[in-house]
Amino acid sequence: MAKQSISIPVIRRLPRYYRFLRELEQEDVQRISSKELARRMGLSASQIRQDFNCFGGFGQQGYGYRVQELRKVIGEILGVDEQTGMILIGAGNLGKAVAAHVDFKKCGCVLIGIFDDNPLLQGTMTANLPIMPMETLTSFCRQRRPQAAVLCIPKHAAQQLADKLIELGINGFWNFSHYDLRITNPEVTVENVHLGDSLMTLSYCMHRKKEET
Amino acid sequence: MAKQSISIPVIRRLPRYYRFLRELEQEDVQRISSKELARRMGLSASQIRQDFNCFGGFGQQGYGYRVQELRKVIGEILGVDEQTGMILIGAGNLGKAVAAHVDFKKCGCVLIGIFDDNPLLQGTMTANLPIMPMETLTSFCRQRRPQAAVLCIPKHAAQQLADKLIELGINGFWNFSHYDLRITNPEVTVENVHLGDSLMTLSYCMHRKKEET
DNA sequence: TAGATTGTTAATCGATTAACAATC
DNA sequence: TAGATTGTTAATCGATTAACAATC
Repeated sequence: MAKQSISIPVIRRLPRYYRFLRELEQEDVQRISSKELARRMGLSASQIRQDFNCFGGFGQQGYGYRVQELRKVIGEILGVDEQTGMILIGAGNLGKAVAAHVDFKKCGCVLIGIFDDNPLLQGTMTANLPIMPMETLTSFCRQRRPQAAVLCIPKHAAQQLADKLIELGINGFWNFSHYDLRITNPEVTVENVHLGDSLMTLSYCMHRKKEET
Repeated sequence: MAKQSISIPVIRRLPRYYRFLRELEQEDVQRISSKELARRMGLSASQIRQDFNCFGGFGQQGYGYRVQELRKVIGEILGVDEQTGMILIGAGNLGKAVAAHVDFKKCGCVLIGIFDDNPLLQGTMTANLPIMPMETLTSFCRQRRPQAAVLCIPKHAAQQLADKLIELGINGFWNFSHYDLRITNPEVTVENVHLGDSLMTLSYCMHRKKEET
């Protein structure tokens, strides 16, 4: 479908387009022009048209874009209708919250297993799944073949576990540990989430503004 | 201190520099060259030198950068030694996890109050703080003057609450609701965290790679 | 047809990379 | 001094914006 490799900035904007289009759809908006969408999203109309045209033109000259159709196409590009099997490792505060709070389905994923090495947690339920002991990880992966893993573990454990999981067939990591995984295997995708970095950035920007005064 | 306005990409890289320098410090590394740091971080040496020079040169020709000194300077720029008062609204799964899991201190912030409108939660402790009823929010802000707010609330409530909080003197939002706040006030900083967007991006990149095969 | 808005090319802007003189 | 590595300028690259012909 794609003419050529899509640039990272464009890819990162896609989920946001998807969200806005879904909202428009819920508001029963049928069509939208790049100009109006730009106004709502705080982007330029030009950029929006450029972005959409990475995937082939599905607008209509003189009319704009059909909201529902466009939402579907972007959803397909993002793969929100897939069912990528995922496991989550580390069911502490954060792990549990991610399992319970994130809508995996909406993102084309299904959480099929949660693991933790704390015996006190094992057997308890989170997001409709029992927390399982780490010893069962290998056999679970061999049987169920999850494709991606959410890592909510301390940073010292992250790299080693990631290497092991790759051997077990995992090729995507959603990494919440305070550690940047470095994976050499080009087949493997890593999405690092650093909440601390995000908070620091907020903190920096706030001070910046105060000083300017 | 800054010569001119620092670009967003540079600012976003600062917390990551800080993390890596802290790790080097813990490994008792005294000095590091841009070349070696680049290798470790997966950046170019050129970029690192450019970035650091936004804030004035604190390297030493022929020698490199003193790890501890550089870490301190970047920490100061980021304001990690400040004590920005923050409140958290919405003590559900995610709110509690953020309160308990994120190291606010390390980011120059202090969490001083948690609020939720669910009576069942009120009074229970999270991150050493009692969860307080929303009715007390106004008086709390008037007394304690928090500067920023973490929003862990449903999207339909986000915009209205944000407006109210701005009136109460809040000028920074760390926003976890599935909604992009649009704030017109230029004094107010918003850092949107969209975990779903991040997961969708991972999902997209994984499929992309599989198709290429 | 006239008006609106896209798709697409060209121009601009900014960020990254390369190069090298300065200097420790 | 010679070697290493920065700070900084220039060159390149890529992303965003502007412009406009195509067309609904």
